[in-house]
Amino acid sequence: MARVTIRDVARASGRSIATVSRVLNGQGSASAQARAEVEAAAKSLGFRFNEVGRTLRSNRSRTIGVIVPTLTNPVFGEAVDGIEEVARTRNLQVLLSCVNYDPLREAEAIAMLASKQVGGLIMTVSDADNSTAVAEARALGLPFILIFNQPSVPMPAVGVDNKAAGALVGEELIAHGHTHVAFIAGHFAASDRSRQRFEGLTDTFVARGLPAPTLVEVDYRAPRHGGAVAKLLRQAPEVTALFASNDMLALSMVADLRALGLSVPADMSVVGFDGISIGAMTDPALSTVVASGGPMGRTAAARLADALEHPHAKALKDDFIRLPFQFRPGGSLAARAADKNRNVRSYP
Amino acid sequence: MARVTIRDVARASGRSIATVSRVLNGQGSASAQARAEVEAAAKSLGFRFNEVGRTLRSNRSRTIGVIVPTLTNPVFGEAVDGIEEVARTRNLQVLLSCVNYDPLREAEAIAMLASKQVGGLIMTVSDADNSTAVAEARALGLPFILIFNQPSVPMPAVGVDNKAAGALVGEELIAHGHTHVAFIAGHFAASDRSRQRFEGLTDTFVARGLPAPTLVEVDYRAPRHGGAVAKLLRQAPEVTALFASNDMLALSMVADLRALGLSVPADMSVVGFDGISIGAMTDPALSTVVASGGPMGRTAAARLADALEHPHAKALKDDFIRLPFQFRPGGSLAARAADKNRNVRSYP
DNA sequence: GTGAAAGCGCTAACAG
DNA sequence: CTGTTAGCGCTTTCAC
Repeated sequence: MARVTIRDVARASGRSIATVSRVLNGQGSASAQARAEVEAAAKSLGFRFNEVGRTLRSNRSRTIGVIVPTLTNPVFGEAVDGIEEVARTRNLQVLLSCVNYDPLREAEAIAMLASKQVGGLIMTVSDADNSTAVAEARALGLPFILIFNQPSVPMPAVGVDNKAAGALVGEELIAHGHTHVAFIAGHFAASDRSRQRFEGLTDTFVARGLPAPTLVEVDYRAPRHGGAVAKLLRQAPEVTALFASNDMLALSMVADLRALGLSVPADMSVVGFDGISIGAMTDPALSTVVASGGPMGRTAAARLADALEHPHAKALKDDFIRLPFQFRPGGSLAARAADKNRNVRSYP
Repeated sequence: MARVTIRDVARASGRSIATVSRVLNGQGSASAQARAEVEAAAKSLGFRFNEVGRTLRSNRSRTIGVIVPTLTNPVFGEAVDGIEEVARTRNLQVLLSCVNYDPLREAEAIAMLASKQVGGLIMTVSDADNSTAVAEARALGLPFILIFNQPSVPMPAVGVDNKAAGALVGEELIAHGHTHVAFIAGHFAASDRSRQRFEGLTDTFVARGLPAPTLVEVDYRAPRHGGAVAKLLRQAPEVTALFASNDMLALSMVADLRALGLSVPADMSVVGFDGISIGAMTDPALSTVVASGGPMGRTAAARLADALEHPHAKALKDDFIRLPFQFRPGGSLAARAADKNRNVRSYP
């Protein structure tokens, strides 16, 4: 119960603390015999390094901080799972903070994590270009890498080209005959990537001479958005398809539409973003852009781990690692019917 | 960039390190003037305690370890979100480990977390009654509290009465006319609670003189289980309802059935467990038992935080905190039709 | 009320 | 190859 320290191992093996440290760290030199004796003693005593002492002394901890908005949305769960996966193989631990899309809490989290001496940070912030959190990480000299975010100023980040992905959705929508669509999102202040997707979508529509998509901002923390949907149907009855800025939101749109008596895709098409696994299980299966959290998390973690191992040589590059994305067809996007607005118009 | 230490504050305020420590910790006595000067200096220098030094010295860290199987299943994401939420108000940080339902990794995780000097543990293990992880936590004298698990030996845990919940599902199934049902689960070795739910279900059926439910164990790590479903339909065509041990599995069952040309609930009813929010958005909405992760996480975290604050007085009680659960009706469970097996029998 | 001093467990020069 | 030494940043007696 009282933890065994390096000192105990030294005593038990009849060696000095320094020798034990060297042997157990595999650094510096030690005779084969010393090595054997120390290892035997350590094993028999069940010795494990106290990482706190180690960190304090060496000023490098085997811990990384991870900041995400929430784990309620599986896309972030997948990302953290991915981070964890490679962290484990790199002998790193994850100190987690969920900040609920709140920039204030992002900054607080950084301060907390820094005080615990994390070696680096993997985070998703609300708005990378104007992030206090990013500024703070920089000020503290803490290596960091963003996931999901796509900053316009160069900084370490891994994600997809959100604008291009939004544009791709635009193409798909248009290819299915939709000329009047709406983009559903949380507040842009809480999600830069959401805004980028909207820009891509809009560019495509405008380039084709089609009307710019309607923007509908909803409370991203609410589970359902029936009111917003009803309002949209009333104010823009010509809309035949919705592009939601993430799959969770898309799924809730489908449910909200159903609750209003509309069916997807017969009365309204819906496209999501992220490619969470559940989206492939629903009926209709969610048409979406696959830009999964797992790969982002794994890539970012590997990158950060590299940087931590070679503190000088391999600093994190200020560049955006562009992961591929792809459109995953599903049943929620269908061709617009000629009389598509029938139901919409009759909605009270 | 070079972090400011307590020593810097001492120098700047013309006081000793000891005084600074007392003032900033609000412990011991200090004159009003000393207090003011130290606080001013600390603020102007932007001082923050180095938690590592603090932990090493005082041997109590403001960090708790959290071990969950995965964050891919939103029920655990909700739990961790909940833990995070109260951890934040209690000034605690979360060191996370995802162990993918692997008891070996559970034990490894504990060792890792212990070496980082976490003050306590919140975890979900595969099998609480035979858990190396639990034994290890005990051996290390590390306060812990389980979530989701329902151990039969008294130990700190918070969850629902799984057997009673399983029995409730049995009642619902029977009330809907289902006499032949199957229970779908990952391997029981990976989930004690899953086994308990099955026991409750079975007890209810047997008590009513109905045939014991068929047990179908699937690979819980696979996203889909079409093969297992097809096999079940072939071997037990009389089955008219499935009870899946968690919502994710239930959702995949619905999708798998659909892929096989069967519809839910017309051809087969499906009931889940957990009450993840997505289950309420699908069509049909998932009939399930609401036993959410959020409340479990929050309750466990509050409990552990209390224990950490009063290390002696308020040790964690070896008891099971029973949270309420409830059946949430949805469209996936319907009355068994007279000719219910029609489609099933015609399945190739 | 306040400061000096002794470490917590460990690493990293530095001698030998 | 190996031991001694000096701390990392902080808390906590213990004197004054």
